[in-house]
Amino acid sequence: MARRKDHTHDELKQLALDAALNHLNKESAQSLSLRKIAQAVGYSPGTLINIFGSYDHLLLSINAITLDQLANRLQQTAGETQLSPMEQLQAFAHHYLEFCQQHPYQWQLLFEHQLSEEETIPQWQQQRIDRLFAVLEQALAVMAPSASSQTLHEASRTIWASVHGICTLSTEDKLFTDPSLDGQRMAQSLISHYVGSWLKTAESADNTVTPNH
Amino acid sequence: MARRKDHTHDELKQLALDAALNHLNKESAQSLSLRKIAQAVGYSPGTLINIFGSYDHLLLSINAITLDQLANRLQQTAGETQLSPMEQLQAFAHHYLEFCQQHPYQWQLLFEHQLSEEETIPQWQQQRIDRLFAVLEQALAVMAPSASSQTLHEASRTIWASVHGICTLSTEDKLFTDPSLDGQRMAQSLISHYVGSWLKTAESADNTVTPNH
DNA sequence: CCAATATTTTAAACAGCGTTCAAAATAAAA
DNA sequence: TTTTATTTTGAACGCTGTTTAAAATATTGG
Repeated sequence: MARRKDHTHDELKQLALDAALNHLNKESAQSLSLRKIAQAVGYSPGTLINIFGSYDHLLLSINAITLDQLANRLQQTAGETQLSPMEQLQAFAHHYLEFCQQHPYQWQLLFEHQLSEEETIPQWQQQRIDRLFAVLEQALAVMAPSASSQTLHEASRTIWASVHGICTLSTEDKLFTDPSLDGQRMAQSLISHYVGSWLKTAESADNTVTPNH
Repeated sequence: MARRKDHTHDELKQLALDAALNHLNKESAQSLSLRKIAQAVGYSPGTLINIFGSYDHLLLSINAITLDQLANRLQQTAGETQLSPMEQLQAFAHHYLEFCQQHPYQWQLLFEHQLSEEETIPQWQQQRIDRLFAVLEQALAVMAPSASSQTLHEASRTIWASVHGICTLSTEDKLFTDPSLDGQRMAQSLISHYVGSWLKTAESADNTVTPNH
């Protein structure tokens, strides 16, 4: 048996990813399986493995799409020139949180998925991640022109890790069963306070020494 | 076959949890399985299911232990009265990050594990979580005596979610492949800046309106 | 145009998973 | 001692990702 003319490999790849994303719009990644995707697109599991290499690589392709969707959202707000750098940071956090609330299962997969057996992260994936942080660092750089690149690097990661944590806990309903807590408000509070205070030290030669209270 | 006198149910429960924790000291939760635990303790998988109810409940018991270990660490630093409230918060973050770095797989399980089929979180687990946040809120309350409980509630969650995010990304090696980034430094920076700035507004009647930059 | 070759697809098998269940073995009760 | 109750487990079930050999179609060579 072979060479059903139905679809090219690229078409089939897209079909499989669409089917998987469609599933993740409704249910968690734990209930997703290679066999379900295969049945959804009308091909055998083995065919999908031939194309993607493994189920893990299929999930990795989904994460690539997710990263692109995130990057598109953020780069879109980066283009809104009427926003101040601080408003840009707030907008970044807002859209990031919005995305993870709109696509919780897809977003969770991006961080739950552990690539097996010390397989290192693909460079194309790392490029997408770097692209995300670049827009952040640029907004910070505008606010603190004299800050060192190392300082900007660290601050952008700290901010993003914090926003990410708010997304994590508000999405997973872990720790937060309290409905009165608003992730968006928390993120706004976090950024305005942290960045506001950070700015006062960032323009110095070295901001790694934080005020002692 | 029945009633091997070898161990009581409680003993066997402890044996299984010890075996699981032992595994998590070396490998991730994904490579852990009910059958492996069963083989490690010399009983059948069915016996463990009889005792714990399901594999999911076994994992939940592990998470309970983890929460207790975390609470013990934090409550230990809460007792060090020579520390200022700010130093206490820093110490909390420090020990939390230290724990997640020392026991990454055990810590990851605590948040990766999704309890199945809308099964709600056990109340004894929620109590442990509340206990964790209580010490945080108290430190904040000392710093901002006139802050409302709602304000303290929100701030403690915001701080913790942020520290948690730093732990997540630094543990998973996701987003951060850069070894120059120090999670501890990031956490200290986050807390000193955020709390420092938050204090200036917390004593007002309402701190939800954040400074606009 | 047909035969030989290469390529692609898949059914079947494999090893693993959590879970169920009836049978077996022991403890407790009559 | 016989009966009853309890506890343990091997075997089976349905699921998972993956491998592989055979089958079916393209492509190529003569």
